[in-house]
Amino acid sequence: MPELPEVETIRRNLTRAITGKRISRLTVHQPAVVKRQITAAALAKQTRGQTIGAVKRRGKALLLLLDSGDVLVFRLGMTGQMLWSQPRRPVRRDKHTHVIMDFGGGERLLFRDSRRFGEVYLTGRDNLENVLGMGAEPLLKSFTPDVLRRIIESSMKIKPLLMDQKRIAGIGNIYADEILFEAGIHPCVPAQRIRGKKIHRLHQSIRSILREAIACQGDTVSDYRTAFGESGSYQCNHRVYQRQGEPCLRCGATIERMRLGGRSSHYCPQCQK
DNA sequence: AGTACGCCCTGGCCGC
DNA sequence: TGCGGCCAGGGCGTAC
Repeated sequence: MPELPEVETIRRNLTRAITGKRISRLTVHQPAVVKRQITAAALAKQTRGQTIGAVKRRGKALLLLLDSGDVLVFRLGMTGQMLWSQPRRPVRRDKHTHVIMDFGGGERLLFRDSRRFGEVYLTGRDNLENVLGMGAEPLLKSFTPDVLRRIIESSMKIKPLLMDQKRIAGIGNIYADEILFEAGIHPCVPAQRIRGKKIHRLHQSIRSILREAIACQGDTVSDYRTAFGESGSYQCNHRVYQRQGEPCLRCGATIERMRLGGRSSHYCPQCQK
């Protein structure tokens, strides 16, 4: 499930692959993935002939900046993939391939998403932040412990708060669990009760876990692949996620699993208070 | 304001 | 072997 580290990996791949290249044609095979009052036909028309100025990321959203000033936004949902295809290593289109961007010379970028929770749309650059509506970008310098302190002034439980994209952008279920383990905080703790040194530890954990996962090229629990079709390896570094019933690597207690806000949460009852 | 829940969707897995 | 049922959950809408 692509969270910030997975999307960042794809962003880095695509920066190499498509920056400066021209979209000769964009084809939509599954119109349902095109969202936000733009039709598939309009999307195809308004991207045709455009050059990719830069590939950016905001939270879990992948952003292709076009010379026209428009931004092509991809959200990968649970199972979305962006796959780079070239004549030497072609990627075949299948029934889950919803959008194909052709760059000429047999180079193409495929958007695949078996569960179709993902989406694509086009928006003006000036309006981008409004449309995305996302909170703090956790790896930027501007994300300081003091910024985090203000964000967590809430009666919400810390885990759903960490996953709230309007507050902090890019953290999903897996990394929320791993971050809270690293920080020694129970997922159900009211956020506002985290104070002082614990805020610094949480801040540090958010950044170190996300950076570690980027260094692993992301987490391939199931469908995620890099743009070059490779698996990530962060799943080998899980300390709590999907380790229920196994011993805590820090204290040996048994890792537990609970439902929280409709999502599964994994934690060490001993280390996380 | 926060929380719970259903919905969208499909593949994988389990039990029978 | 096959099939129903359940699970995974990002993000959104709705109800409380």
